[in-house]
Order: sequence, then C-alpha cells, then structure tokens
Amino acid sequence: MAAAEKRRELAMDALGNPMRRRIVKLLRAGPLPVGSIAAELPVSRPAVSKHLRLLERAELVTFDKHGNRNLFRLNPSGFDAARGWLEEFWDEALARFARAVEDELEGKR
Amino acid sequence: MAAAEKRRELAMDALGNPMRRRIVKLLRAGPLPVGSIAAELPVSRPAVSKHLRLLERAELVTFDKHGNRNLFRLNPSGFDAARGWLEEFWDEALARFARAVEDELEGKR
DNA sequence: CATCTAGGTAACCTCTGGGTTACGTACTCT
DNA sequence: AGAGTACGTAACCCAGAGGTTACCTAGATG
Repeated sequence: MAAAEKRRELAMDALGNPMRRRIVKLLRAGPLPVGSIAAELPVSRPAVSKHLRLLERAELVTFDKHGNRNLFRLNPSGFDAARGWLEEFWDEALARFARAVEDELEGKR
Repeated sequence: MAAAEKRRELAMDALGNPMRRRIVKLLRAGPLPVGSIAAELPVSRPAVSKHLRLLERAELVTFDKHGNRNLFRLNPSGFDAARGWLEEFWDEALARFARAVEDELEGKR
C-alpha cells in the first residue's frame, strides 16, 4: 500500500535536517516541553515549534498538553518508518544484485 | 570518534531529499550512466550530476569512468552509515528509557 | 483579579538548495 | 579528421525552507 511508502518518505524528509535531528536526540533523554528544547539549541522557540509540528506530521514525535506546557516525546512509529525505508531499500538492492549474479551464471552456462 | 558521526550526518542529509532517494532507488537495479538516470527523472542532466556529486561525498554512491560514460553504482558504506545513525539513535533511546523505568522502580521501592 | 509563564501562529526576511541554460572537454565512431 | 555523444562545471534564477520578531491565548501563581 502506498500509505506506508508515504510515511517512510515523510520520516526520511523530516530526519534529513540537522536541527530536527538535534531535537529528536534531545528527546531521547525523555519528554521535554518546547521551551526546554529551544534552550538547548541555537535557535528561537518559534523555530523549534515549527520543527516540532513537522516532526509530529512525520510521526516522529507526539505531545500531550500537561497543564501549561506541551510535553513532546519520541514516537516509535516514525522511526520504524525510517528504518523501514532503509531496510526495504537495501533488501531490494541485495535481491536484485543476487538475481543479476544468477543471470550472469545463466548466461555463461 | 567524531569522524563516524560526521559520515552519518552526511548520509542522513543526503538521503533527506526525494530526488536523491529516487536516484539511489534507480541504482538498485545496477550501475547506470548519468544520462540514463536523468532520462528516468523529471529534471535535467546537470541537476542529476549535482545530486550525484553530493551522494558521492556522502559515500552513498561511487563511479568509475567507463570509456565515455561515468557509471554510478551504490556504495554500501554510506547506507551502513545511515543505518548506523538510526540504530545508535534508537539503542540509546531505549537504553535511557530502560534506565528511567529502573529509576522509577527504585524510587517506589 | 493581576501578573507571569508557556507556547502557538502570523507576518516577514534572507539565503541557499535545487533547478536551468550555456559552454568546454574528452571520448567514440565512421 | 570530423561529427556525434556523455559528462562536468560555471553562471544564473527563484521558490521555499528555516529563521526572526511581534502578538495572542491559555494556564499557573501570588
């Protein structure tokens, strides 16, 4: 199904940005409110906010309102998607390579 | 060592672009000259050429001159790097999560 | 209630990444 | 040798990504 493919592309796109990678790295330690994330980074809070929305769409993070704050945490779903892209990609590459080798032998037989 | 980290960042950056992902997907089928790649894509040959240079720096592809043509093929090194990023990332996240759970139990004991 | 804190969003700016065309060069082929 | 092919690179263009400041609302707090 194409939906899975879409999610993988989204995840890869989202992770293809250094600042967003820094954000998710920060979140490894546990859930964080937006402000704390921004405090660790050389960009303003609104910038972080934007990145977080994007990461959310890519299902790489989730958040829940905790009183005043929005607590963001990692969402395994998106990382599975990213890993899925790489693995499917590589499996396919190896399969075709194997087939090529076989065709090669076939030709020489 | 920081060099490995650098390579991973490079690979993730390079794969964070739809057109470059399409290029490497094409290369799964086997080595291809620049022109053939461009023929499959909705962009000009010079554009593809640029992407290929970037992919090469990220060690995602290699090429060798074959007479007139430049034959590009996938380079496992870069893909290992990308996978490395994801895996290290996730392992670390899980480890910290486990530790957090333990601390939690510790506190309740 | 008044104030302070946390954070989303809009409006805006800047710059660079991804694209193009034009051109030069090296190799191939007849 | 001369025409044709494959490619890299330079010069240029421009939309959009990533950043900022300003403002508003919703909870917390005294």
